[in-house]
Amino acid sequence: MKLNKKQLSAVRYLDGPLLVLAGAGSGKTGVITNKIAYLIVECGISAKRIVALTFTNKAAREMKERVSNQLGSKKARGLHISTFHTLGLKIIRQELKQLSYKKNFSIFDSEDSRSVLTEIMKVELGDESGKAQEVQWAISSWKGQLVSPEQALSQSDDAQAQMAAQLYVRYQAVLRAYNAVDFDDLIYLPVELLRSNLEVLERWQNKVAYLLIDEYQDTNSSQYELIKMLVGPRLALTVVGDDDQSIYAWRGARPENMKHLNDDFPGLKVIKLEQNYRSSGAILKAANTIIANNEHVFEKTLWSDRGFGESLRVIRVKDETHEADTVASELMSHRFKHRTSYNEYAILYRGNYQSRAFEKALREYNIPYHLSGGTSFFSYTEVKDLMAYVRLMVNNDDDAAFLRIVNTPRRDIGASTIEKLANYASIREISLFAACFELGLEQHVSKRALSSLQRFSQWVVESSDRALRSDPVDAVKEMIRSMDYEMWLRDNSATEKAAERKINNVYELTDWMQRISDNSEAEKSLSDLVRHMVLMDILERNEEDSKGDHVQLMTLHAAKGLEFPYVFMVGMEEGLLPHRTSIAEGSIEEERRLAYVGITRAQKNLTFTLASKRKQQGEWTAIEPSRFLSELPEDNLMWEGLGVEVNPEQQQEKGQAHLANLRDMLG
DNA sequence: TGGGGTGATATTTTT
DNA sequence: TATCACCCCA
Repeated sequence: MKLNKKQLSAVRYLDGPLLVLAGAGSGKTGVITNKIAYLIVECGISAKRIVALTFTNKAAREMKERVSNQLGSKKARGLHISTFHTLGLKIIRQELKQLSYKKNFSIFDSEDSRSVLTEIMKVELGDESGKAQEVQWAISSWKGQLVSPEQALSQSDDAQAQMAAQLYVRYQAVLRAYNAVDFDDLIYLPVELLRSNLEVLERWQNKVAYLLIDEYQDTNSSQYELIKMLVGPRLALTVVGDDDQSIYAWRGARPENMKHLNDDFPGLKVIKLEQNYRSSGAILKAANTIIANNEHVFEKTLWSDRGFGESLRVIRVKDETHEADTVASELMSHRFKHRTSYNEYAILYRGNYQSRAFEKALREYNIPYHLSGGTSFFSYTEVKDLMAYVRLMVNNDDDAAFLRIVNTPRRDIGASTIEKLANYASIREISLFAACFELGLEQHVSKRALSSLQRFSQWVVESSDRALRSDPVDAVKEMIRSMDYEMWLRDNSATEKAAERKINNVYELTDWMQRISDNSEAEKSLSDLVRHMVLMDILERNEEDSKGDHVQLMTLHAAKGLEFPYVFMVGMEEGLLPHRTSIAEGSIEEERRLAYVGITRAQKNLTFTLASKRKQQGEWTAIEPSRFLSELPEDNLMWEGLGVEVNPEQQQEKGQAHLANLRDMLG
């Protein structure tokens, strides 16, 4: 990759902390990868001491790939390119003693955390489990702001926050007892440790000779704190980001961290990358015009030496169904005229549910499509169950895993037995698993229940032992065999097809474990393997998707970082984009950034659609065009489709004419 | 009284 | 597609 002047100066700047303000499509990842190469080759910094952080596994994977293509995998060896969470995990693993966790600790994903919370709430408040999600969100945002349970308690003034804070205290104690951490702890615990222990802090600061951060605008407070701790007085830091693409404020991202950099690092150098290599002039003009309506800390204007290209189109349609039909037929005829392939098109929308109508229309037109952001592999019940089995094998104190699978498949251990066991365990302050072995238990449960429990726990012991003694993946396979899991899945699926799918997922999971185990020299124990998996997602999926010739359907959020020659941005309506809750909250700027992200995904041509009515709460409601459309340069927009009034007959004629047209073209 | 079945309803998502 | 609320039946 050939760098322009600005990019080159960003790569070579080493005199202090650097903020690279990288507009959409300005080659920001290239700057990071080139800088890593530069640090190793020209500055002689050991690869082992360079850390680059991203937010997603995919971004980390791509970055690794690009660096090793550039340098050769030999020179790139030892580089630490990972997500924030993976780095956090690494710190925790190495500092277990300071943190007083045992080395077989579990990582809970959001669903595990929620079920822990639901349990706690059942005990503490009776039955308000419906609110578990809200409390979970509150705890997560506390942790993201480095607020400890005790601080949360003292800060909360209203009753509801007070309640949430008390649940936070309980929750954290329970995690400890389970020897488990949640996702937020992966950042929170390292930061707390680095803050409080000077020796540890210095050790880690010495490990990091240079730190690079991608998508900096997405950092939350705890991540920013981690960055500051690691950088230390050396100030060897490059962050790359674009405040105009900050679309995750609702998740705790703090775009103002961009501003804080200025205060926290007085010598901060700012380099702007404003040349765009992606989009036509018309698209850039639209992007610049719309985002100029936001307040800015750092001003920037994208430009390009590509031609102006085609005007942007706005198509008004009747309703949801008509919108999907229009997009499908526009896409068909465009593809035919320009001899393009399907994967050059993307349909972007605000909410996942909007995809339904498009899926239906695309199927009717026989257009292959791929929907991203569907159910992840790890949310399938059979995968979750199996992961719980493996977790319990590794960490017998993981009560969340125990509860999930103790009676799946059926082992005649019913709810009342579990309750008695839980009571017994909580009085003795031991885990459910440990309680199964206590002699005193027989006074509390029936003889039959006791023998079921003992059979189960004995079986877990055997599985655990096997995992320690023999190959971990073999041990998992043996465990699956010994409980006849496949048979159970067959018997408990609605259809043959569903059973096949589930069994397939089980194989996919074990194959995947095998692959990870084969690929890494460091991670050998089952304990490491399972933690690794919780943080990762199945790689193959993404790769498969980009290979196939499919139209891409996704949310505007999911589209960040991607680009497509031809883009349809649908549902350009008040209430949808900007979303009505954002209008109510007054957070229009974030919605505008979302529109900006959408617009800047397009390379050659961009089409907006909007319906004049949409079904809302079962009622057909008239719809206003999105305010963002009126912010776009007027002479740059071509309005098509329905006028103000809807004449169904005329519409039908038009549709038929279009179909005839299409038939002509296809011969 | 509780659980399962049905129908309506929809911000955005990663780790 | 998933969740949630509501209703009905046991």
